[in-house]
Amino acid sequence: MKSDSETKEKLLKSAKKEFLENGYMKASLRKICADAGVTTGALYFFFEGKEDLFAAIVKSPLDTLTELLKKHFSDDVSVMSAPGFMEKFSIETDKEHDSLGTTLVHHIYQNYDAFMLLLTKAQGSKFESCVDGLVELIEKSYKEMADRMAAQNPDCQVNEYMRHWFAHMNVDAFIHLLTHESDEQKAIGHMGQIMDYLVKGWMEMILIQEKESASK
Amino acid sequence: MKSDSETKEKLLKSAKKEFLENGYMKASLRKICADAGVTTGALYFFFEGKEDLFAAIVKSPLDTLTELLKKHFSDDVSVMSAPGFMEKFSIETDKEHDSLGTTLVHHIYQNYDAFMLLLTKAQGSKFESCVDGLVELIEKSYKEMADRMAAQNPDCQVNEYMRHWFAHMNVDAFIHLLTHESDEQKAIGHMGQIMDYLVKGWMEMILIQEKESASK
Amino acid sequence: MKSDSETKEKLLKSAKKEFLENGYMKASLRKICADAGVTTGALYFFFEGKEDLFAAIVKSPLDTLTELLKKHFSDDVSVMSAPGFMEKFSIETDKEHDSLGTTLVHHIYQNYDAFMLLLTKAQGSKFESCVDGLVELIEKSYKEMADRMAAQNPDCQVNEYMRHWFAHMNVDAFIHLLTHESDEQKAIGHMGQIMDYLVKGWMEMILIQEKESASK
Amino acid sequence: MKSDSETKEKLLKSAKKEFLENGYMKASLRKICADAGVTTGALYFFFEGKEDLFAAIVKSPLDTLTELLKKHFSDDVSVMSAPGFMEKFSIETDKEHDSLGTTLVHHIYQNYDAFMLLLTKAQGSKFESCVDGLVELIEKSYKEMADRMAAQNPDCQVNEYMRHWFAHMNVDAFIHLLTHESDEQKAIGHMGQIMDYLVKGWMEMILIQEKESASK
DNA sequence: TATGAATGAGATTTCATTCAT
DNA sequence: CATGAATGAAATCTCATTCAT
Repeated sequence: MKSDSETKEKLLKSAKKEFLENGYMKASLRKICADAGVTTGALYFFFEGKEDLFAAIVKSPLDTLTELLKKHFSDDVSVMSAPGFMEKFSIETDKEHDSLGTTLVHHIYQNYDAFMLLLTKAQGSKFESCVDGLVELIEKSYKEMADRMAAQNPDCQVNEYMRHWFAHMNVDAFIHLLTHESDEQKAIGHMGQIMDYLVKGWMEMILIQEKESASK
Repeated sequence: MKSDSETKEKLLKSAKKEFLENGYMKASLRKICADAGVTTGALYFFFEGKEDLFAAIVKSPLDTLTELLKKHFSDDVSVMSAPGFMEKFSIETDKEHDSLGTTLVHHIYQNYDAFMLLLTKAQGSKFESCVDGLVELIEKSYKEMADRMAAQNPDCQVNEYMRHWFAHMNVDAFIHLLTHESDEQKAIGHMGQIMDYLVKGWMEMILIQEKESASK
Repeated sequence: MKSDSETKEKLLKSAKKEFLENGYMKASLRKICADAGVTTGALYFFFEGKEDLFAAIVKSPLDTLTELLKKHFSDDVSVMSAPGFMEKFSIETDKEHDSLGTTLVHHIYQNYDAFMLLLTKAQGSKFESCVDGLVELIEKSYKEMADRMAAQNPDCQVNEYMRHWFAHMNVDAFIHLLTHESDEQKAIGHMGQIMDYLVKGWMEMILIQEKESASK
Repeated sequence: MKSDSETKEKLLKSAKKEFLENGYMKASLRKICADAGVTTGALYFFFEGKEDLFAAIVKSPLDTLTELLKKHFSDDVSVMSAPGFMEKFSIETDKEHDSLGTTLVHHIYQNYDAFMLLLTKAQGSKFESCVDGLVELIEKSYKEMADRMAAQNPDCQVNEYMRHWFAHMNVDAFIHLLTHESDEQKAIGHMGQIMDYLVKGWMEMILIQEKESASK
């Protein structure tokens, strides 16, 4: 019910613009206030400072993304590590997978500005390493997946570096999407292709490792 | 020996440290000078300003990388688009490819700090979009490759978005390497795996497209 | 009363002093702020920078002077180019002339500091050639006057150089007044003498030209 | 016999250029040295500093001008205060007068740059009030002239302010010449006209004063 | 003669932040 | 709620000058 004061709204809007144009560091609170038609004092009534203003834009979308991601990957883990998955993957599972990927992309495009800021304009703010956080999150799921698969196929191992890199690529894929494709529908299409490639890569990597291990 | 004044050397060293720690924008010339044990005036004797100081560290390594990259990919283009490549790829050609990839990685690790700055700490400087430059360079090669392959197999096409993404991933791979693996030998190993994955992905993507086209 | 903040007033006062003592270029904003008892930041709240601070002191007086000058000379032009003026000049017209000259001198002395700055201390600021502007303004009137008189007495011509010089002298007369006579009443007296001399010189110059032309 | 080192010569030439372009204050010794192709150290071998470098350009021409001026006006004084001058002035005396005025103008145009600097670009240097010095010099002559004439015609007085103004105008005439007429021959022509006007004004001013005194 | 490195003090400007009202 | 004035610290940069070599 917080009546979301008009001033606060204007401030947030101007802030988005300024942060997007100049990045966190170069952004000037003065300009934001001027653009919003209020004084600096007003800004400090609603926000604690520059950092807090930035957070007000990006925190909630990021938290939601984190939740979504956790869910998405915990699903993936159960699916991909299900007995017999490796023989038949990319058949029925794809639907489930895609639908969740779509949810992620959808969330990101619903909060386009926020994620743009978060993923490409946060240098200097306390969110500057939020990418790392996401990567870590994903990597954790990857690790679990790998562990479960290894439990079934003992020769199946992915080295740590590659695992981390895959996680990174996963996040980078979102960033790339955001910065290169403004249309959500097309974005979902691209993401599908990319995820296919990633999943296949992941599988093959494991198989190769297997073969390598086998040939020793 | 008067060619490389001791002071200039100290200045460059301190600058590297400060830029690495705080990034281009937040870096303070005062601190750099203080750390080097000279006055700010001294800095301005050797460099034209902050931008020039940064450039003094990163420009030459970047230029060399660009050259190396051009050569590397022009080789790749001729190899990969050679008749019959798709049937037998990843056999003898790999050696050639690896050796050049090694050269790239070697160059990057020889100038570790410079590339760290360039690829992750340049925001605010005129090098802030050097990543885009590299991506573009690589993409150009990718396009040529794709065109040549398309000339041989008319159904073979990669959509523009994926091509750009592959180029980006290629650069991101270097960045990831730099930020996560400080040992050059291991880095070369990782890079080999990644490049394999990338090349395979590239090929499959084309084959898939072919199949898709065929099924229409 | 909040229209003219005390601090701003103090700043302007200190600025006047500093600019007068050291001229625009040598003047130090630091000293101005120190003298006004505020920090440099305060100055930048009220003014955009050094140039703007200077302008805040001199612009409005200069603009007014320009208006006054235009009016003064447009009156002069109509009077001096009236039929029969040359035979009876310096009789009743002088009053009109003097009264306006008085207005000019009055305006200048009302803004003593501003004109002092403008005419003798503006080197380095964007007002540094304001003297030229005034000369040009006056010269334009002179030219019109000369043209009208020439229309009545076809042989009547003043060469360009002398016309420009007269205009310059006119402005120089004001500068000289300002720098050498601080008492406005006395200044008005001096100005009367000088203007008489200038008008007479102007007339004679024309008569001489006439004679010269006649003797050809 | 001082072999006038080539370096010194180059330095002076570059200094003239820089001072003319930017004025004393804005002029940069660094730029002067760079333009001359030497280092700052060299400059400090030949000159004591910025002030001394400027003086090296302007001092000697100024001293000579002072001498010339003294002579010119001491001649004028004797001529103009000769018994019966006022009845017959502007006849034979004109020749004498013109010849000396020509000498002055010639000297100034022979040292065009130096006087340009001295009269219009010296703000900030110790020569910044050299104009006042010249005015004072001339005024002294004027005063003597006026005194001598007053001795002959007791009613003949020029008030102090006007005397000073005339002196100023005299110098201003030179400045104006320098800044508006680069051709010496034409300059001499202009100067003739101006001096005629000045002398006539001077005489008439005295006559008016006489009349004014008489009418009391 | 001249170099080239270095000084050190000063310049203007920017900015997030605070606080009395 | 919001203003608007003011802070204070830091930023980059410029310059005449000095001095060991």
